[in-house]
Amino acid sequence: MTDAAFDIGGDEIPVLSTGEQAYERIKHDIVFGVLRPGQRLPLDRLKSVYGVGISTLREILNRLAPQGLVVAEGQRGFQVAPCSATDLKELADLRLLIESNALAQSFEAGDVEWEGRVVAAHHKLARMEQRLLAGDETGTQQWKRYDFEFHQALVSACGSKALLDLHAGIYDRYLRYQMVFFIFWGPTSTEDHKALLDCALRRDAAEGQRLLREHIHGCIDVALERGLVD
Amino acid sequence: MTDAAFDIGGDEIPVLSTGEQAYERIKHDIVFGVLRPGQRLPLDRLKSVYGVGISTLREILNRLAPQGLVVAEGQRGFQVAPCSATDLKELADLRLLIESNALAQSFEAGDVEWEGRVVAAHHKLARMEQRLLAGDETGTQQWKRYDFEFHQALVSACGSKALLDLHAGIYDRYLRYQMVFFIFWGPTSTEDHKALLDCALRRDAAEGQRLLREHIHGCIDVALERGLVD
DNA sequence: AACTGATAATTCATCGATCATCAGTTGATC
DNA sequence: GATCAACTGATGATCGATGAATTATCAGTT
Repeated sequence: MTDAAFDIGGDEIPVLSTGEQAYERIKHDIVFGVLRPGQRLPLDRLKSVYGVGISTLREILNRLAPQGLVVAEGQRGFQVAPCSATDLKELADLRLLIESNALAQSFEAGDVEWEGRVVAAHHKLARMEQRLLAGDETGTQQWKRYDFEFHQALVSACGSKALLDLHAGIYDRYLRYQMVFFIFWGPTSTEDHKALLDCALRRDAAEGQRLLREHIHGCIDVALERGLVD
Repeated sequence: MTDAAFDIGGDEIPVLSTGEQAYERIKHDIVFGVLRPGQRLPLDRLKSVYGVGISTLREILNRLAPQGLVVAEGQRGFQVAPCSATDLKELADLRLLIESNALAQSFEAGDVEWEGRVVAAHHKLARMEQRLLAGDETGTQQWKRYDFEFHQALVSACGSKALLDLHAGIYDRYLRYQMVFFIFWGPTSTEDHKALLDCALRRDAAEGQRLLREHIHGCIDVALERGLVD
C-alpha cells in the first residue's frame, strides 16, 4: 500500500507512510474544525473514514494527545480536545511568551539569509491577504499556512530547536481556535504583519514584542467578544 | 489482566491499565538513564522486557516521541533521544523562560493554600537533602522527585494549566540530563531552595527569578565542565 | 583485494481477531 | 410506580500474525 519513491534528478521525494498520511489528515481535520471540539472519536468510524487499521489509528491519536489536540480519557477512548475561553486565553499568553522571547533572540542573531526568509514569507502572506480582502474566500487555509510561515520565519533564527518546536506546537493549538471560530478581523492583521516585517529588518526587538502583544491580544479580544463556549 | 479497583473508604484508587503501567516504566527508565541516550529500541526486545504486545509498545513510544524522550526515524524504528550539550543548553533556557514566567504569576496569585503547598514541598525536599548530605545515597530518585514537586509547587498558582503542563514536560527532559550525567553539586542547591522558599513567602518575584536563573545556570555549568558528548 | 550484485535474516509497519469493559435497556421485585 | 439487577449491544484495549522495508552476508567478478 505504501507509495513508491519517485527518483527525480537523483533527489528522493520523501515517502509518506500510510500512518503518516493519516496522521496529517486527522491533525488537519482537528485543527481546521472538521472534527469538532469535544467530539468523540470512535475507532471503527475513523477506521473507515481514514482507511487505516485500528492499531495505526491508536498510534496516531496517542501522538496527538500529548500535543493537546486530543484527549484520552481512561478506558473510554478518545475525543477531540474541547475548547474553552480560558484555554484560549492560556494559549494566547503562552504563544506570546514563547514567540516574544524567540523574536528577541532571532532579531539578535538573524543574518541576511534570515532576512531573506522573512521577506519572502511576508510577501507570500501579503499577496494572500490581498486576495482575501478582495473577496476571494477560497484560500483561507492557505492564508493561515502563510501566516504561520511568516511568524515562524521571524523566529527561525532564534537558535534553539527546542524553542521552535514548542512554538510550532502551541501555534497549532492556537490556530485551531482561529479556524473553529472563524476568527479573521481583516485589515488590522495585514498592517500588523507589515509593521512586524519593518521591525525585523530594523532589528527593533522591543517594538516587535509590543506589536506581537497587540497582534495576539487584538485577535483574542475579537474572539472573546463573540460568544465562545466556556 | 487489568488490575481490579480497590475501594478503600469509598475513595477509588485509580486503575492503571497494562499500557499505562508500561508507559510509566519506560518513561522512568529513559529519564533515569536505564535506557541510554541514543540506544535503539527494538520492539521484540522491549516486548519481552516490559511484557506488553507490539502494538501497545508502539503506542507508548509514539506518546513519548512528541515529548522529546524518544525519536522515531522513518521506517527504521525508535531510539532513545540522544543527548547533546546544545540540547541541554536549550532545555535549560527553555525551563528558565517557562518557570521564571510562571513563578512571577504564581507569586502574584498565590493564596495561603498555595503557601502551604510550597512550605510542605520544601520541607520534604530539605529532609531528603539532609539525608543525602549525610551520605545516604539510596534516595537519589526520590530526591529528584521532591525537587520537582518543590519547583512545581512554586509555580502551581500561576493559573494556567497549559503553562504547568509545558513546565512538567520540559522538566522531565531536563531531569534526564541530571540523572544520566549524575549532576548533583550538593549544598549550593540546598541553599538555593531555602532562598527560593523565602522569596515565595515574601512574594519577591524579581529576586525569585534571579535565584532561579542562578540555580539553573549553576547546574548546567557544572554539567558542561565535565565532559558531555556533543 | 576491493567492489558490486544478489540473497538471507532481521526488524518494522500495518492489520484484523479476541477479550475485557462500559452504557443503555429490559424485566423482576418491593 | 420506583429501584435495583441482570442482560445485551457497542466500544475500547491488547495481542500476535503477516507482508514490506532495511540491513547484513556472501559469492562472483574485475
